[in-house]
Amino acid sequence: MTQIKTKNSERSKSEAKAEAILRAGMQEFLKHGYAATSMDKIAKAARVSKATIYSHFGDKEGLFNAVIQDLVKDKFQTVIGLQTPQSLAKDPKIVLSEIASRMLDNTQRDRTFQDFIRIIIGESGRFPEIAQAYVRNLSKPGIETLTQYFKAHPKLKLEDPEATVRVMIGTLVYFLMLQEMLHGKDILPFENERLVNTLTDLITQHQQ
Amino acid sequence: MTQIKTKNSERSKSEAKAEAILRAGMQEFLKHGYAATSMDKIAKAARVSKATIYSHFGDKEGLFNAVIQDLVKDKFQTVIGLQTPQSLAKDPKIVLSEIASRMLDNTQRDRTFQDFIRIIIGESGRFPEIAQAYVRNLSKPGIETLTQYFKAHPKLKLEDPEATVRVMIGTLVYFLMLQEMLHGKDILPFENERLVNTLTDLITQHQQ
DNA sequence: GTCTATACATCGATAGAC
DNA sequence: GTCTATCGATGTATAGAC
Repeated sequence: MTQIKTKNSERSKSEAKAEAILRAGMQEFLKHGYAATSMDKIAKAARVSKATIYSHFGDKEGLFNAVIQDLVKDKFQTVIGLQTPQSLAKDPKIVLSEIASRMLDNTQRDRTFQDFIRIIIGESGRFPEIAQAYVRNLSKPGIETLTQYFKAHPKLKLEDPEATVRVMIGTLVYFLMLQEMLHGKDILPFENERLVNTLTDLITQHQQ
Repeated sequence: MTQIKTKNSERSKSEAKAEAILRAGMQEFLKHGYAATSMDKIAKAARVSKATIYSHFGDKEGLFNAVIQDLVKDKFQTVIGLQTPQSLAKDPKIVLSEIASRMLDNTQRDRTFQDFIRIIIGESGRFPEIAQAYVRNLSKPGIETLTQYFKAHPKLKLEDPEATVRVMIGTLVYFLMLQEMLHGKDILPFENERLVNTLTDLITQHQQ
């Protein structure tokens, strides 16, 4: 009984350390990338010793994988949460505009998410399994959800719904990448609304 | 006279070393990223001593900047070269299909270019000036050239040519990123032709 | 200008005490 | 389970000979 208590107590403390390590690792990896992040800095930020990190996550790659998988899970909840069952009665022009504008605004405000995308792409050569986890858990559900909406909507009359979804998402992602992540907005300024209007016009012009 | 000769001769040898360093640095940085690349490996690959690298490029960041600027210049020539003055008589549906298909095919074959994009994005947080050089010398001319074509073409009747260009390029870049660089083609297979057809249909459906 | 040799810091990872 | 202390390798950068 006391032994169990002790064990549970110790496990709790151990899990608390593991969580602190994950949080610290997230912070450091997102800011500096994989190679430029040291285990010493993570240990310091998490207020644990390096040996504790190694006992929990094996090695640096193990921790990195755990951190990224954690982030992917977290963002997956966001994507799933955004599956607001869109009313099929509403004008799709308005629905699409709202979805696009919200995606643009949210990403522009969320620097952490930009860092996350940066590291997924930047490390996709050396960590292909991480890139694929991203595709499987974020890109795929996102594309499939929007495709379902496109298919279900009678007014849109799209010949190839999934291809159209790829046009829409691609337009938005590229815009965010160029303007925000690559700091292009000072060189090639462009208003969200102009892009959103043109995009929704192109997709909905066949209507009725 | 002999002194000048000697000087020229030495300068030539020096420039040859500098070029070898640039080539080796390009190879290593593209393959392993900035932080994971060591000056020792570059020196070995270039068959020079580390001291020679430092005397030419100052420090690691200096070499990295030189390497990337070199690549940007090189790709700039490619972008400029692709400005085939498209015949305005040709059916824009065909012209756009050709441009899109060629961009997809060329990038899918060119792994070095994919590595280049990966490093531009991956290091855009720590090297914003490199990202901006990319935008200024590659993205901007690309968008402007295609926008000129869209504006000049009477049949297209586009309300916002530049926004439409961003839709087109965004669609293609995102597709390449998801399928090739993030290794998504095994998870979400999709044919080039389907994307190109949908994209050109969307852009040209207002025709005449 | 280019080399060899080396200074000095920091890296990932582990041994051993508790 | 967690710590301190440390190992060996490797990193950037430079001094000094030629």
